[in-house]
Amino acid sequence: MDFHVIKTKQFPLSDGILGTKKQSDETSKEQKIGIASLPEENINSKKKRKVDVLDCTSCEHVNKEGNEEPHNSYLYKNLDLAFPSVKRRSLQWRKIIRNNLDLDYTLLFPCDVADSLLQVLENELDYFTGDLAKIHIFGKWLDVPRKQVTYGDPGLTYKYSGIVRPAQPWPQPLEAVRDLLGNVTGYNFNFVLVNRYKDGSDKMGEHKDDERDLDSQAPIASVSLGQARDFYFRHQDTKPPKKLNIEKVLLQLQHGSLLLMNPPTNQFWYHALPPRKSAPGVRINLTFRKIIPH
DNA sequence: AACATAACAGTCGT
DNA sequence: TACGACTGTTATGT
Repeated sequence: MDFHVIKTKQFPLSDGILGTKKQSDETSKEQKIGIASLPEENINSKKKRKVDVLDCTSCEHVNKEGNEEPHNSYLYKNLDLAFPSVKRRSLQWRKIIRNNLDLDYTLLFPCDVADSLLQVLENELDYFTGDLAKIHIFGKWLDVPRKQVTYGDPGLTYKYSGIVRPAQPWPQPLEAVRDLLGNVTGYNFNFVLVNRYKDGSDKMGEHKDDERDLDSQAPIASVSLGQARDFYFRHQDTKPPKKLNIEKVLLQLQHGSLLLMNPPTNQFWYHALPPRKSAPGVRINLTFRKIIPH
């Protein structure tokens, strides 16, 4: 069996490009704020990687044991061993503060770990079909322009925009990510919404995660895997008829990144993942939430 | 009972 | 031309 897939570097791990864009008017000019390279702790250096990430040595070890385990079991073992090392890394956080917006962004996973996690999720996850793949909005039932599935603690549901998404039992790799996020953030998430964007034509429209059954004290933790995609926040009062001139906040969500949307961001700001025809790859996004049981 | 809308279609500008 | 930014839905649920 060929285990080399774990070493595949499909997606480069690079800095996020953050910036803001002026509200559309005659002076509209894009103003980009480059984010400096991550300092000293160069996560792309091979030396650091040996420390942080399980490499081929352990692959071969498992192989030579004559272990006939299926491919995915092998990947699971790597993630279990790799995650504690992620926890120990000193993460470089970027804080983004605006009027009632509060974000934290970091590159959580080394590239190899992010690649493995993406592969495991691609192999393991089944997405909703039928009614659960539709959304009710402006009086119409429409297919969501992406794939979705939700997991969480038994009995939990997530309601938004007139639909109900039931928690499926936690798959092992998402449990592992949930526990890692508990360590990194200090919050115990009990639910995750998975969105899969097959390419740059898949998208998500503007909305606020301001549902009543979300714990208003907890952030929403968004993990991005695969194709980097543009993402933006837009203040609610920039919409007609108010049209206040508050700048958008633009981000590029990188492979292996974690974005924390802290309160009260989702009370005041919409966010969206616009289509990007030039972004060909698959992206999987995990938004971990804390839902108040009812 | 105001109010918001995780979607699309249409317009306009580049 | 195609893409991206922006506007207006529309009938239902809260």
